[in-house]
Amino acid sequence: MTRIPAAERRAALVQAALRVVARKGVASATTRAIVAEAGMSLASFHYAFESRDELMAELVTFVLGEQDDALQLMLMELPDMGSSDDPIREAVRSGLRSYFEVVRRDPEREKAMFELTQYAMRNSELEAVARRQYESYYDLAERAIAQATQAIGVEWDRPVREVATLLVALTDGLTLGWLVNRDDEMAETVIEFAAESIASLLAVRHDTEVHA
Amino acid sequence: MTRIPAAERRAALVQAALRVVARKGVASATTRAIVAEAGMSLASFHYAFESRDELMAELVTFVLGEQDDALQLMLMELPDMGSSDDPIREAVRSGLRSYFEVVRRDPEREKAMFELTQYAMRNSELEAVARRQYESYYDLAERAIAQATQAIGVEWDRPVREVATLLVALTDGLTLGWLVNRDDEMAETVIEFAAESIASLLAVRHDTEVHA
DNA sequence: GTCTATAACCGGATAGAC
DNA sequence: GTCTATCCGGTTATAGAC
Repeated sequence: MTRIPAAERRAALVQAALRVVARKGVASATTRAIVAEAGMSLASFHYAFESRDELMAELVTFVLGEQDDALQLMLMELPDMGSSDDPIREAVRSGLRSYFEVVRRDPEREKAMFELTQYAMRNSELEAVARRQYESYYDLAERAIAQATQAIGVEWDRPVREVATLLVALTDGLTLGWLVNRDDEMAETVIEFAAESIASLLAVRHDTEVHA
Repeated sequence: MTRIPAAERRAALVQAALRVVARKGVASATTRAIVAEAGMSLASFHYAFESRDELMAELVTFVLGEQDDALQLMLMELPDMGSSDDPIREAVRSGLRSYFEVVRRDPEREKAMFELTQYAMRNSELEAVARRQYESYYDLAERAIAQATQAIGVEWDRPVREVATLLVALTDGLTLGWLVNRDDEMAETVIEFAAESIASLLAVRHDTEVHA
């Protein structure tokens, strides 16, 4: 119909693809389903993308960027922990609860993230994308932790990157378990446990010198 | 060719299916690929199974049983922790290391487990199978924990089932992360952290009364 | 550039000979 | 019971009209 710039068309297709993947899974996200969702013809797809795999690769890249944005928002909304007597534990708990709220609000989308990882792991050309996906998770976690630590004024026992990988492992376990069982109480237990365990990685030495 | 009892044929197909799924992923485990792996004709498949989904459901049941057997073996081989000064931590660490060795030895198979869960979660008729899969994980973890606790003679702070769900969440995170990154050191960090954190859930009261 | 039509292929499932 | 041959729907990708 109307003439649309290629980049715009690609973006529209990627977003349509994400909706389809979330709703029906990677296996059902056929080119036909995607163009139907985007309101385009099949030929437009192959005009914008070389192949389905090319779109899938771009899809993964896209969702990573989106997740990054979501984290920025979350970090800004975190309440002030200054008053608590175990501020890091509070901060981790609060951060995980915010994360979990996102999962609860859109479980299909979170399912899609796991599926995309596994799809990438089965495709040698996309394997690097899976790794990049996790690097991005670790970066995200690292930034969140660094910010919380800095705001509160404490130090870690070990490299922040290490704490970040632990946090990612915990959120993966939390998310996967909840997606299967949909048990909110169980999730809260995991969050509580994670907060406690991560907080215990703090070095003892606080540097809470209020003035000098 | 030769006449084979239906049950035997089903079993052969299930095992062939597992090999194909591990090697090429759920999406590539077509009926044709499976019968080729089993050395059968396509029609034999539909003689033994109503549909592909019926086989997938049985496949999940099968791998769960196998995992159960593997755990039994693992529990018997665990070294004696009596001498350590933090025996539960030692036990969790040792158990997780054994588990991780299994993952390392056959990563494709472990990938297959995750894929099967997600396949089941996308199919309303198989959704119960995914839930059953996780129930089986929790049961497995619960039994392992109960046995270790009993052997050592300590008590938990909270229901054993709850500790089990935490352990499963941690192993899921550990496994998924390693499958993507193949970073053994990172895995060891997670194991160490899990051992420490789980051990901290012990109630203080040991009942190490040697005689009475 | 965008469309319709179609090529070329692969999937699960079945018919019917033996 | 087990096979080969085939149906049929759905897939990616492309040709060619406009």
